[in-house]
Amino acid sequence: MLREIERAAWDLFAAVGFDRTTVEEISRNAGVSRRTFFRYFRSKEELLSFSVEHFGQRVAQRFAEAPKNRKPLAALEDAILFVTQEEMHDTRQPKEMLGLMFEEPTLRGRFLCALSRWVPVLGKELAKRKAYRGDAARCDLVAALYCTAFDQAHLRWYREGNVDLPTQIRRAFRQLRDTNGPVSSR
Amino acid sequence: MLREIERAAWDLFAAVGFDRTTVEEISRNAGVSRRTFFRYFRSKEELLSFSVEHFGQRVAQRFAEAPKNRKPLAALEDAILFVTQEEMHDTRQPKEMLGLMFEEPTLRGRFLCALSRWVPVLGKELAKRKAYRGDAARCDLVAALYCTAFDQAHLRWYREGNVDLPTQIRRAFRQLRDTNGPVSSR
DNA sequence: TCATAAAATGACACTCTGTGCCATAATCTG
DNA sequence: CAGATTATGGCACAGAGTGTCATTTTATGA
Repeated sequence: MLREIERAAWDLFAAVGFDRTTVEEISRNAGVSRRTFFRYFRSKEELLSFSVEHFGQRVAQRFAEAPKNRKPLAALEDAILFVTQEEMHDTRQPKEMLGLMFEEPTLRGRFLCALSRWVPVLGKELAKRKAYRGDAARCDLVAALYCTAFDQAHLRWYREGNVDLPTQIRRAFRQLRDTNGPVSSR
Repeated sequence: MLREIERAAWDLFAAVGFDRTTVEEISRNAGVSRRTFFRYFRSKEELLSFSVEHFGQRVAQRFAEAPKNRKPLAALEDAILFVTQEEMHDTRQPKEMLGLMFEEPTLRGRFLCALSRWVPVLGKELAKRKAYRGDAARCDLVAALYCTAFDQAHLRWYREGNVDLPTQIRRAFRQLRDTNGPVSSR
C-alpha cells in the first residue's frame, strides 16, 4: 500500500508538479481514501523525506559494516557510493525527483532537513573509529561536510547531466578532501 | 509594519511554539488583518527564511568589500563573524529563534534551504578571487562547506550554550580547514 | 468452518493555511 | 481639494492535516 501511494504520488509530481498535485488525487490514483493517505504519510512533503531518510540509514549501516582497516572517510565514501548505486537501480525517475527537490523551495528544505538528520547517525559511526574517538563535535562536523558534498554532487549532476552521479560524488568528495590543499589554503 | 508583524510573531513563537501560533493571532497582535499578514509574508514559515536570507546577503556584501590582499577564506570568515556580531545585537531572542529552527523540522528545512541559497552568492564572490578563478563548481562547494560549518557552529552554540557564538563559529571554521589534517587524513 | 478480537480503512466534520476578488480606506500628486 | 494610486480589510474558497466514529478487512483460536 505504502509503495502504491508513493508510486502514484511520484507519477503525479513528475506529470504536473508538486503543488498542483492534491492529496485527493494521489489517494484516488493509489486506490485509497484521503484519510488513509495521511495514515501512511504525515504530510504530502513526507513523501520526500521518507526516501531520503531511508537512504541515510542504509548508508550508516553500510558504513558500520565496513572493514576496520579501511580509513574512515574512505569507508564513508564507499558506503555512500554503494547505496547511491543501489538507489539508482530502484528509483523510477531519479532525476525528476531530484529536480523537484532542487526547484521547489519547500521540498528543498525537506530534503536538506532529512539530509541533516544523517549527521548525528554518521557522526556516531565516525566516532567509533579510532582516529576520531573522543571528539563528537568534530565527527558531526565531518559528517555534515560529507553530506554537503553529497548534496553539491547531486546539484551538479542535476544541472550538468552529462556526467554520471557516482562520478560527481567522487569528484565532490575529492574536492572536499582537497579543501585544505594548495589552492585554497589561507 | 513588517517589523511589527515579525515582532508579534516571534513573541508568540517563543511563548507557545510555532505550530500552536496561528496567523490569526499574529495578525491580531500586530494590529493588522490576516489578509494583510499574507501580503507581507507568503507564509508563516517565510518569517524565518526572511531573516536568514537577509543575513546571507549582508555576508556576501561584506565579503565583497574585503581588502584584496586578504586570503579568500579568511575574508569569508571575517564577513560571517562580523555580520553575526551585528545580528546578535539586533535580535531580541536569538537563542529562542535558533531553537525553533533546530527543533521544528519544517523550520529546520526552511533554515537550511535559506542557508543553501547563500551558496551561489558566496560562491560567485569566491570565484572573483584570483586563487579560485575558473572553477565555479569548486567555489560553490567551498561556499557550501562554510555554510555547513556555520550551521554546525550554531547547533553547538544552541546545544552547549556556555561558549559564545563567534567562538563556536571560529572553532568550526578551524576544524573545517583542518579536515584534511593529520587526524582525519585518509 | 466459524466466531471473535484486532487492525485497517473510510466517512465526516472541523481548524488552519494560503489565495483570489472586490470594496473601502489611506496616501500621494498635481 | 480632486483624482489617482496604493494599502488594507472582508469574504469566500480550495487544500492540508486531524480527531472521531462507523465499517470493513484480516488475523486468531476453538
